[in-house]
Amino acid sequence: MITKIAITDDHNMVLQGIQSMLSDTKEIKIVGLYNNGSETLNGVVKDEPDILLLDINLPDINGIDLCKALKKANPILKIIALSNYDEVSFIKRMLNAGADGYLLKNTDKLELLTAFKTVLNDEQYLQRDIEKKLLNQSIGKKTTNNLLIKLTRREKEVLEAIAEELTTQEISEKLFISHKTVETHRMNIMSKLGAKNSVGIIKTAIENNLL
Amino acid sequence: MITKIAITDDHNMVLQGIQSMLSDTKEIKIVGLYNNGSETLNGVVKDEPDILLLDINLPDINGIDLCKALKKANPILKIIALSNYDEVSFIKRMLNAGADGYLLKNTDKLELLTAFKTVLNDEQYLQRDIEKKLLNQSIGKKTTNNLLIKLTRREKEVLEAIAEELTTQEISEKLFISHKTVETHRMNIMSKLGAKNSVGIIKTAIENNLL
DNA sequence: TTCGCTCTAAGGGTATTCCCTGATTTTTCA
DNA sequence: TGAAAAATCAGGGAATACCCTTAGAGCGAA
Repeated sequence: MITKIAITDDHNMVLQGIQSMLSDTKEIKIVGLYNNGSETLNGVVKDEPDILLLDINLPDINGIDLCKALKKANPILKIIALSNYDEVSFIKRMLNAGADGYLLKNTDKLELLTAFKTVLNDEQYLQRDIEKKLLNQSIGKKTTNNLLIKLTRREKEVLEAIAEELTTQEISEKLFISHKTVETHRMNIMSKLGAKNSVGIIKTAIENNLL
Repeated sequence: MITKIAITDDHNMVLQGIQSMLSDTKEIKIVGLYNNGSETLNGVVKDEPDILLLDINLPDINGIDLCKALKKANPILKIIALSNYDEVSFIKRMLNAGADGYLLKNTDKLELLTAFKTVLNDEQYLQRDIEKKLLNQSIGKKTTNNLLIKLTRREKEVLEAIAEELTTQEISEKLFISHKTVETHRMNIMSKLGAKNSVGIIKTAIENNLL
């Protein structure tokens, strides 16, 4: 049985690279190559791949939303996220969005084939290094409180307002609450993010994609 | 005459992709493939490529420093920077560091060959889109004060200290200057970056790769 | 219904930032 | 070598951020 693969990446080099890796494997057939989100959405309907290798960083839409949309339209399609980044927050969100696997672009042919087998078997495939990272993180080994940063709805609103360079006073007016409340939220955010001041909040927030 | 090419990229897919693109071109010979900075530094001595395709985002060293080091050790070597990013600040810094060309990873075979020819001819090669961007920017079309942000050496030091979440007092102790001086620098940085406060400084600094 | 979390708010104090102005010295570079 | 840019420092005041503690109301889950 032949497995039909499609690939989405805005970098031709990567498309070419994967094609080349898989060219001498008989059980694999590449049925679609897409450069962006909209091509992918249309393409998978036409080409009916079994597995989609999906680069997360696309020009027209972010990987998380695209992954959700694809899975909604076609739950049978297996999606393996492809990324340069091994940030835990990112990975978690992709998996939550329905991705069946997560690979970094330093993958080799063997791992690619293993990943295909695994997801076709309805299991989740994570690159070795990534699995380790997720484990370490959930055990809480690292002092770098990498993730698990859970801000409440209100805290997120305050965070965004801080990022807009608003003062406490301005934020309180924007959210119709007391400036004292805003301060409390800011303090709690600082504490959750391990920041010493608002600068630290913004740094950590950006690093962890909270904005 | 055969042109000897070496490639540095930590993503095997990209290595494979470029190899595959160039495999049927007789005038090109790939003499080295490196995964990181140190391999590159050693490799180019041994393999003596004419041109190095250098990915900017490497695990062990940043592209700018590596480019400088390579050019210093071997000024004849042509270096074409390879990147996912088309941010003007980045490009400028790579070119300042001695790069002879700048390509995004969405490049195709034709452009790759054109780039080779151009740099071998002692000219600078920039990808079409990038050239446009640089032009637009220098004309000052965009209101987004995209770049031209020129911080002085000292301002950069202060900026970095701010990013470390230090207070003015702490920064002054670190740099052995008066806290008043630090404040002056901070004010000047705010003004240059168009920020309302330190949060804005950090945001803009991160956006513009000043950190 | 109790427990836990969130959101709200306040008091009161200290530390720091932000802003303006003005000035001297040092460095850079044309 | 002279002008421009950069780095240094200062005073003083208003605004804001930071910090700690306490506490009531509302809501959803155990």
